[in-house]
Amino acid sequence: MKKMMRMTHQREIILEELKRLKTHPTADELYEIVKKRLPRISLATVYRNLDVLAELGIIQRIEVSGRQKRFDGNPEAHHHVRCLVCGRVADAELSQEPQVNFDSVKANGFKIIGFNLEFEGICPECVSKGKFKFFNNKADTIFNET
Amino acid sequence: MKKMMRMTHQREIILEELKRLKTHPTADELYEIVKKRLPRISLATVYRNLDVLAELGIIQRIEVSGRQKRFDGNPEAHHHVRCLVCGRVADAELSQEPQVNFDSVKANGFKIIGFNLEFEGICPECVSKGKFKFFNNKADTIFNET
DNA sequence: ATAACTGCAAATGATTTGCGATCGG
DNA sequence: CCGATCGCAAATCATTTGCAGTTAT
Repeated sequence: MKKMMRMTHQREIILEELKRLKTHPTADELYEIVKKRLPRISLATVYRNLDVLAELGIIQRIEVSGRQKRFDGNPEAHHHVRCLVCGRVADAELSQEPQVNFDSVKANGFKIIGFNLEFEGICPECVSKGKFKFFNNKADTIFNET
Repeated sequence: MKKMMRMTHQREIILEELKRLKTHPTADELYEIVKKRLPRISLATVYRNLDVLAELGIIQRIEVSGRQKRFDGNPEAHHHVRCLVCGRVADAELSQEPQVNFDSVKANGFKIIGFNLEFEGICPECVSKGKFKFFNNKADTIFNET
């Protein structure tokens, strides 16, 4: 009893716009973009479609920290950088993949299946705005001197 | 004009309980624990205290994916494993740190400050329950055959 | 024909905030 | 004393869901 996916007009446009973007938008960012072509579309439809497309592996839900989920039109596994100031996410390419031997990881009895390498940085826009002073060692938080 | 932190009774207990735990609770999990000692404490107080303690680097807000934020009483940088089934987080120790040369990372103009290595797996409790069948390659999603 | 899908509105879940009362330094 | 912090309730933000009408196959 496998249910089948229909290629609705909404789904087609959502997929097309997500794939066009080099950035990795949140659901509501994509909603704003898609709304230009389909003014009557609802945000719930965007959420639902991102879900089914990610479930089928046509796109991917990016596993980064941050309150909002982000989506990537490229289903291939690859790494990302997240801007600590604005949350924007971009692709990060490593010249060589880090070798991690799962068997050597002591993980309190967890069965390890994979890992996720997420870079943290400042995006070009936020660097130029210079709206930050310094970071605590590992933080997602910006302190403004006052 | 730096404002100073007061060591209130609530803050003291929250910190004490978080540090006692080897696990990395969400704010509301910690709230339930703390409530046993301070029955009148409010969840908002737990959130506010976790914020100031993390801001000061006394504890850390764990940067893993997942809807709820988790906290670690150990402020030292280290890696974590996240259970793909229940979301539980534990420490992960690597016999040797992966070497990542930031300069070799092509990241669309982002200034790279650090990285975050998060392992994905199944915790002992969920393994023994066996409530899952298989995973898609990189997913946070569990498919149940029906 | 009919199950998958849609838009809308209301529901949920996590976290944050305004406020008047309280307390620590 | 007085500003940081508290408890409480309401507000906000992201995401999900119920439902009745619509559409792709």
